[in-house]
Amino acid sequence: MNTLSYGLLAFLAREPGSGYDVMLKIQPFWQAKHSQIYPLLAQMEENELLSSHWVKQCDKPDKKVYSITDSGIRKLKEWMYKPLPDPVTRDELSMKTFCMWMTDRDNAIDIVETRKSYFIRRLESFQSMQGKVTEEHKKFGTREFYDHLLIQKGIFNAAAGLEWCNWVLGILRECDYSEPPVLVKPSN
Amino acid sequence: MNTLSYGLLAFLAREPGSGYDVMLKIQPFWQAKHSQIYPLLAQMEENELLSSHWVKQCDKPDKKVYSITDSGIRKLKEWMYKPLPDPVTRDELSMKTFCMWMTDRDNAIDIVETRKSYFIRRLESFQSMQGKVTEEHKKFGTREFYDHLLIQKGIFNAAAGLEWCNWVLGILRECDYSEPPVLVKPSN
DNA sequence: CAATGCATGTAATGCGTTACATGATTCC
DNA sequence: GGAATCATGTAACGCATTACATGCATTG
Repeated sequence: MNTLSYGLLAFLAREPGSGYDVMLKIQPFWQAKHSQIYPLLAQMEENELLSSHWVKQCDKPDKKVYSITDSGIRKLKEWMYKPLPDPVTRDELSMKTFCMWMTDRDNAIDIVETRKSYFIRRLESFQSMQGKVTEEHKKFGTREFYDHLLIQKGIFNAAAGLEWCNWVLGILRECDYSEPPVLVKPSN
Repeated sequence: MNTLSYGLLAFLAREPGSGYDVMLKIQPFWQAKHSQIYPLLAQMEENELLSSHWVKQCDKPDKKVYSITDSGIRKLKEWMYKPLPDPVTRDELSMKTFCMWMTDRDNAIDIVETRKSYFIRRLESFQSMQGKVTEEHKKFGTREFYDHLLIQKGIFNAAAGLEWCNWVLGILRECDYSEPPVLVKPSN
């Protein structure tokens, strides 16, 4: 049981769904492809944390709907008491920012603009999720309240990223950016 | 050549250093263990992007110092024009936030406090790095200016994370948090 | 004298992505 | 007729973590 497995359990603890369903729900918060998700669900079914049955659909392919079992719920609750690992972020932009002194201004701006539009897309998507949370659920007490917290987490992060992009773009555009500094190979 | 390889090259393009040196420098921005770094450096030396020589030290073990080659610099510059992938974040806290309805209040607070102290540590560490950047380098034009941008990136993110934690803790503490809601297994 | 930091490496395992594979339906 | 969406799976590969392995110097 890795974190992704618990994540999938967490979504299925709210309502039953197919592998495809949970994939779509989890992706804004944890990147995972279907090729990773399907085997994990099958494995959790074997361990009796999940049960499944096939549901026929008209005008769509049949789907295998998973539901959490009592044993799955117990497992999830136990997990909530296990130590929280630090988050892991891998962002090529950090590495490229560190290298910007060796490229031209237009390219530097291009790189940051690419990221900026990513954050705008993401912000919009989180805000539209937020729009679906009713006012009473933003108060407290229900399960949906925690959707609200999670979506806000996404919004806080995307907003901070966007701010940073705008701050950097401001600097890159206002300054006169001479040719990439003459390369002096570090002496050793 | 994966992103980590380019990242290591990027740090060695500033100044030569040992595997251990670059490991320490890169870690605040890209999590990687020495067991991953050493083989990559060796491989890049084979491909002549790096060269190395052993440096004797008194009262410390000898170290193998790598320097970037002209070919390495060319490779880095080319990389700067390749498309920027989206960042990847894997945060167990997201999954646990989504599950907070099934645990008790004290545990929920505990989880968020754990993360809060992580962000405080991180903020302090970035701010101390920031303190080492001189005022003239915060202006523009030099290589060190991009250190400043990168450190700010870390600060923006940690600050946003911290804000979210405080916001959540405020809610969890002010509300009367009844026993974890009676578990109703979703019907299917 | 035990723990921590400096320093370098390899091996095994686990996690994640890309590619392979199939097939129905809908929309342009 | 081609692309996109829904739907499920497996296989191969690459990336990352943990564990194994060694050894010296310093600090408490």
